Amino acid sequence: MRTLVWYRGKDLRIADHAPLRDAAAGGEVIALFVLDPYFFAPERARELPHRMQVLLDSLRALEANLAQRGSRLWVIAGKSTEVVPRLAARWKVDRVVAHRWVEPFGRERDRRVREALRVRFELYEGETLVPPGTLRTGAGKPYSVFTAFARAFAATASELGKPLAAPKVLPPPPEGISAKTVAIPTCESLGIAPNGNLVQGGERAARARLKHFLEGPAREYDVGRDQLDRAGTSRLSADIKFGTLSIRTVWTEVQRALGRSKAAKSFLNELVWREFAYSTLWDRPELLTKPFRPEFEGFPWGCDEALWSAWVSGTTGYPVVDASARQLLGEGFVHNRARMISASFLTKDLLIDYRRGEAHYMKYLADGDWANNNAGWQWCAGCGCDAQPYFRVFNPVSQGEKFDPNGDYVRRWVPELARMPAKFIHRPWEAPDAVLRAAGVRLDRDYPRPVVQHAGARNRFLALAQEHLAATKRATRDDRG
DNA sequence: TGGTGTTTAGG
DNA sequence: CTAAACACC
Repeated sequence: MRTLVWYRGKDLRIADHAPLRDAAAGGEVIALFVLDPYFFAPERARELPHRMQVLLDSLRALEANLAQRGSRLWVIAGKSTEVVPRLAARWKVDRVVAHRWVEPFGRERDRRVREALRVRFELYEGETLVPPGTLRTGAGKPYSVFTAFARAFAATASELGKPLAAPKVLPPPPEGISAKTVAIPTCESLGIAPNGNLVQGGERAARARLKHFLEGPAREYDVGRDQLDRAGTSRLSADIKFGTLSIRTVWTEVQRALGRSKAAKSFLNELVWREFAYSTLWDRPELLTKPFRPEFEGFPWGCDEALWSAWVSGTTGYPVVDASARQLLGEGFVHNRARMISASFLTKDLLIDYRRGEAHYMKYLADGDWANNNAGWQWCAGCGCDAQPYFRVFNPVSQGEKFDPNGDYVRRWVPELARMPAKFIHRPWEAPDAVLRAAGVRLDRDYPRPVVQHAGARNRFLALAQEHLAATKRATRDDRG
């Protein structure tokens, strides 16, 4: 039996990779990655610099890992809907295997490839802990409340099974097959300046991060995860995104290391949120462009370009918001608490459509994941599935003081405020002149005053939202009646 | 996994 | 006077 193992960018590993394991157990293995020239063109790559860098790292690591075990990664340029069927026929494979890609783009691609293939196409579960679409309410409908979903999930989570070990050896590439391959691009060849602040891609680096997390931050995750000024989170998001760690590996390793502790529960709960996001998007692919809650359609978002560019560049005058924006650009990563603060500020204080923020995050996040990112933004904007209520508006000052009490997070990303004392670092505009002078900060010149006044912006949002939501509710009621 | 203005218990 | 409790957005 000859199997084509089709790698597609969200399962870039050899450990706990059931398609690869089964292919090797069944005979000949051809591992393939299709490099679409459209996505890997310099002008496209520059639009996604961080994710591209981590992806290329991970691809090269995969190539090396396969080679080291006697196999080979075939990297072929073209459209996968054309390349996979063509090579499957030319190489006379008996079947094509891959991990199911749950998000809409991958689903559509798989549908088209399946249509064009003349051989079996087997999709394996594994992108999520529980296959999307399997958890249903008593009425047989998708869950719309997280806690209910989580309860149903807990009832099945014991059946996850152990992650598969990485194969020590793999069958050599079959003889007599050939194709025009291409080299895996580098940042340089795509015209991206490599960024040393990004996480290192590839399975080995991912394992090291997992180990580090388990030995340190994971043990007090429940108390450390919200703190902006310390490394209390896992930093595994890009590894999970690219599949350099299988989600099952993360789940079982955390459980193994921490058992049923509060810390473990708190972290695993975050993974359940990810399950919820994937599951919800599976049932409602249109969520990538539309709010989950219909009453938010047509919401009167504003379009102040000056406010938008202040938010993007990290010059809103609210230090914790600005630190968050700059962390995104600098590191391709943002602390989860900072993501929430930023999203709340963009949508509620600046009244800008959450979809603009979502797209900006997808552009610069190394861990950018359609399901998670969309769910997170919709949650913050108040329009998502089991989202926070619209009237919950974060106060950027009190959030800063609560979760970055010494201001170290701000100091790291907003260096012009580095010498501000903790007492005023989250509200420099209130600092006495002497304090500002001592810190070397001239308002408006070194650091801006707030682009909006939070109290006023909050009231404006609440009034607008209240009016819009009431109006749409009236409209749907009239519609029905 | 909030914030704010107001009321109330307690010093 | 402060802080907890509460109602409302």
